[in-house]
Amino acid sequence: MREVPEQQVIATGLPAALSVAGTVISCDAGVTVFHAGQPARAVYFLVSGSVRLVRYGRAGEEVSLHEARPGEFFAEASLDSDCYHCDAIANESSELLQFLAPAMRNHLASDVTLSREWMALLARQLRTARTRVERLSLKNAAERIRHLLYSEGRGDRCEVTLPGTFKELARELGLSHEALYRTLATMVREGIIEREGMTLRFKESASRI
Amino acid sequence: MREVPEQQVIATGLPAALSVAGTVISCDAGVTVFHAGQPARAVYFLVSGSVRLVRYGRAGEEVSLHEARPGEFFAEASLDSDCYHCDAIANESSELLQFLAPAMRNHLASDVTLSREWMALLARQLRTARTRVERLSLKNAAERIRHLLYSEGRGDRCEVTLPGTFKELARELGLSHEALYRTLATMVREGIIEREGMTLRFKESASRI
DNA sequence: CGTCGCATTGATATCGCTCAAATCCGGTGG
DNA sequence: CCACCGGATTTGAGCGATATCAATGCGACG
Repeated sequence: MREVPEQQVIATGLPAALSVAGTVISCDAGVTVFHAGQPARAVYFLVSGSVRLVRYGRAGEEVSLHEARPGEFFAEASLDSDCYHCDAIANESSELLQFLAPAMRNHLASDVTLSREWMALLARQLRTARTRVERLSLKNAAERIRHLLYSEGRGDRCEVTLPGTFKELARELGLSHEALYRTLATMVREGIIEREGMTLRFKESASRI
Repeated sequence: MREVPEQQVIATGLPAALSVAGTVISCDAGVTVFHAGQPARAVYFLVSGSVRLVRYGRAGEEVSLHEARPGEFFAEASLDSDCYHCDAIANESSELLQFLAPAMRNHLASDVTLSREWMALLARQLRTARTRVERLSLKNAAERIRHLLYSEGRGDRCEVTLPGTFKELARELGLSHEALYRTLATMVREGIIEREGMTLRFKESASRI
């Protein structure tokens, strides 16, 4: 994890007011950006790569809380929290912008546009998280996949192209990867969905919820 | 759902700046405050009673997204959204404060203190939702109950007193109520937890995570 | 007192997890 | 160019946990 303070980066999705306030950080796959329990010093913006936020179950297994994608902030909720509540680990070689919490709070207090954007961002993340709660509350695998397509899909056939692997999707859906593969295969066999590589869609125009 | 515009209410947990800006609404058990798909006209603050936010599965069954408790806002995420994304239904006779979205946006733009409180509130809700995601990602019922105690419990024995019924808790945990009762009974029998009416706690001082 | 919904426990079926093994694919080194 | 390696993908078999259906008790409420 090496810091490159003077570099100038235009990052898509970054509020204009923040374009010069961040510290660029590059980190390799597997590097931990921060640990749960550490004082929450900064908020991060993912420029490129991918970072996962995880906690650990009693058996030591990872539980995925969130997968940050380029153009997203993460650890935003830590702005008014004493310490981080999860680990942040780079899935691949990634570039981050780091915004120290005190500076960020100042910006938010003085810039109305930024604070509006920030509230919108938090609200969006909140909706996303609640959608995921809803999905995980469904009892069976096929329903979770349907729900994924309905809530994330584009167009009337609810097309989704996976950003990662099927194993990652399985974790996101709270399933073992075997269960996911099997359920997908069954749904394709039954003519419910189509699959082309990493793209999924309904076979028929979506019969609503 | 009857509106009582002139009433003056001191509501605990409500930011001071909003204490005079809301419309008091009283509604009986079962009344729908808003429907999914309706234009998002307002944000609500629950003064007393309880309101659940739900969507509906394919079989028409309710899927609980959130249970608002007194002192909480709900539909906060709808401030920058065109329409509501779920139904809000009163579980019991409840009192709400309604804040129309345009007025709310004005307040947020002009009052830095309020906007800071609002961001903190969104961040808190976000953390809560992510904790719930984490909980639902656990594979078995006992782990989910442990997780609930660890993340919501008070004191070194992680004591939790349920705000609602065990059936509601079961929905919150993504379990059937039968599975919840059985798992609780087993955990009590095995000396892992204690149960006194609606209060749960670990038998031993919490062995961390 | 009757009814309704929660609480509780039993029986059974099913779904998804676990272990296992084979294949595929991209990358790496010779 | 090819052999090899690791991780993703895919399918099989068996088991265990949870859902589902069912029945009963119990307390609140009209």
